[in-house]
Parts: sequence; structure tokens; C-alpha cells
Amino acid sequence: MTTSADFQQMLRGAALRVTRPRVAVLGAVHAHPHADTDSIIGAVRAELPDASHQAVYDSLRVLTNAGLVRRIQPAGSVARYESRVGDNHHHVVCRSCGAISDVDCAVGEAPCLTASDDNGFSIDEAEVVYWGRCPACSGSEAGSF
Amino acid sequence: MTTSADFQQMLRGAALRVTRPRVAVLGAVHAHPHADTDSIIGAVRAELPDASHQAVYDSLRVLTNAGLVRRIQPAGSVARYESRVGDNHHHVVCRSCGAISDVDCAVGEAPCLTASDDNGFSIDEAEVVYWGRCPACSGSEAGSF
DNA sequence: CCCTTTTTCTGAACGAGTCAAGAAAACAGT
DNA sequence: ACTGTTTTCTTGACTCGTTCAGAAAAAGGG
Repeated sequence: MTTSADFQQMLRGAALRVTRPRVAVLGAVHAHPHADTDSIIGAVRAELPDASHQAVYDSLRVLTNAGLVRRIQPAGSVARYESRVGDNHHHVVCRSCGAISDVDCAVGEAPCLTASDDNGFSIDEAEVVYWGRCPACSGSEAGSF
Repeated sequence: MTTSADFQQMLRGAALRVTRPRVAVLGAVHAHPHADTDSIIGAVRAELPDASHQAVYDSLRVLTNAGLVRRIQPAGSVARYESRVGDNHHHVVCRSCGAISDVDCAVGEAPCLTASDDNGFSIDEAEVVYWGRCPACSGSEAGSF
């Protein structure tokens, strides 16, 4: 388990000012992987009832830029955040309920990074999203349309 | 070049009613790959000045569900549409200007489809987005921040 | 402890996309 | 062709995630 002091440490390590909203946001992202901004606002307010939504948006942006959290946004979804950073991992997204799970890089050494033809682009990241149905949704046929 | 009659054919083939907005939208998507909805509305109105934005939104949804066009939406971007469907191809997105290019599937037989651990999900598609800088943006250092 | 800079708060604003109800158009059957 | 039914289009309002702006508060170096 990660403590508040650890989060302060992480902020300082990234040369960021340590503020209560930031610590709370960092804690919320660690506690609720793949949570959307609204859930994070809720989690932050459990601890800091008067935190503004703007502070949460600002903190998330700062933390994302600093590399302390990662922002993901599958098509058709709102922004979601996770604390697992630095490892090149991907996600499975349920088409039916939107549930997200982590997936380690399919092939050992990030082969997806090699596009067959990069059109002259200089590529620095390959993002993979697997689409399907989560166990719950593939069991019940509801929503399969 | 694809003609209006071809588009009507495609609509009938998909068991969809042939309407002028739909034909125009299909034409616009074919003419402007990776265009966003607003650009498509503009292109449609060049031919059908009184088309409503709602008709375009509706048509795009119908065409997407029918598999006649494909909707893509890289994180942080609005929805974009393309007419290249059925082949499992991917995209390179410029972090700086948002330009998008097509990329054929990196490895011959869609290996990315095999997640290392699917968490019990039944996966039906693997979407790959390559992030980087387009030739123009990697040349000029502007925007690299 | 003070000062400057950065961050947060309040509240308004924005924009892509959706919802709803009535009018118009498509197409199957006669 | 004409009619009737169903689908689609138009108009206009509206939602919701996110951002903008200015004033107030807090962080951290000297």
C-alpha cells in the first residue's frame, strides 16, 4: 500500500509542488485504476470535501505531463487515468459495458512499434487497444444486439 | 473514381434506404479520408446546401454500423471517418498537428490480436495507434515544446 | 516571516454530440 | 402511378466533459 508520504515523495521527485489536491488525486488514481475524472473527483472529495473540479482537472494534467499518471481514452469514452506508468502495457475494453483491463505487451519486445510503413513519421509509441466483451457481458447475451 | 451510382449501389447492398444525404456523406468520406464530422458536413453541403448537421450525424452512424465507413477516434481528437474498411489497417497520428496516415498491419497475420492474457475477455479486434510526428512537424522544431 | 510564483476556487463558457417532435421522403403493395 | 406505412430529415433545444478567466489562497526560497 502506498501512503500519503510516498505520494508527496513522488511529487517532489518530479519537481512539482506538493499540494493537498495533488496528493489526493495521486492517491485516487492509485486506488482506482482506470477511473474517469468524475470518479476521481468523488474520491478526492472523500478526503478533501472542498476540492474543486478544476483543481482535479489541473492536477491530472500536471501529473500526466510529469509522467506520474497515464491518461487513456478509448474511442467513445471519457478520459480515464491509471498509475501504472513506464511499462509498455495495453488495454482490453468491453464493447458492452466499457470495462477496462490491463494487458501486458502481446509480444515480448514491443514489436508493434515497427510500423510496416511509417509514411515518414517518427514514431515514439504504439498504443494497442483490444476490443471485445468482458466475462460478465459475454455471459449474458444482453446488449449483444 | 467512385460515382454517385456506386454509392447508391453500396447503400442498397447494405439494405439501407438510398437518400441524398447518405449518398453525399458516403461520397464525402470517400473523397476526404480521416475527415472529422465538421469537414464532412462542409463537403456534404457543397452538394446539398440545406443538409442538416443531424442528417450527417445520423448517416455517419448508419454507415458505420453497416460497415460502409469506419469511425476512428484517437485520444484527444474528435471522431474521424474513412472509407477503407474490411482490411485490418492501423494509423499513425502526429502528436503535434494531428495528421493521420494509414499503416498496414505491422505483422502479416494480425499477431497483435493475441493478447498475452485476455483477462477472460473475448476479443474481436485489436486496434493499433502509432504516435509520433509527421514529416512536416519533425522538421520544424516548433511545437515540440 | 515575507515575497514571488504557482496553484486553487468560483463561475462562466465552449463544442462535439445527442434528444425530441413534427415534416418530408423512400419504397412495397396495389 | 397512387397510397399507406415506415424510415429519415429538419429544426432547435439541450447535455456533458472539459476548458477559460480572474481573483484569492497556498507553496517554498531567501
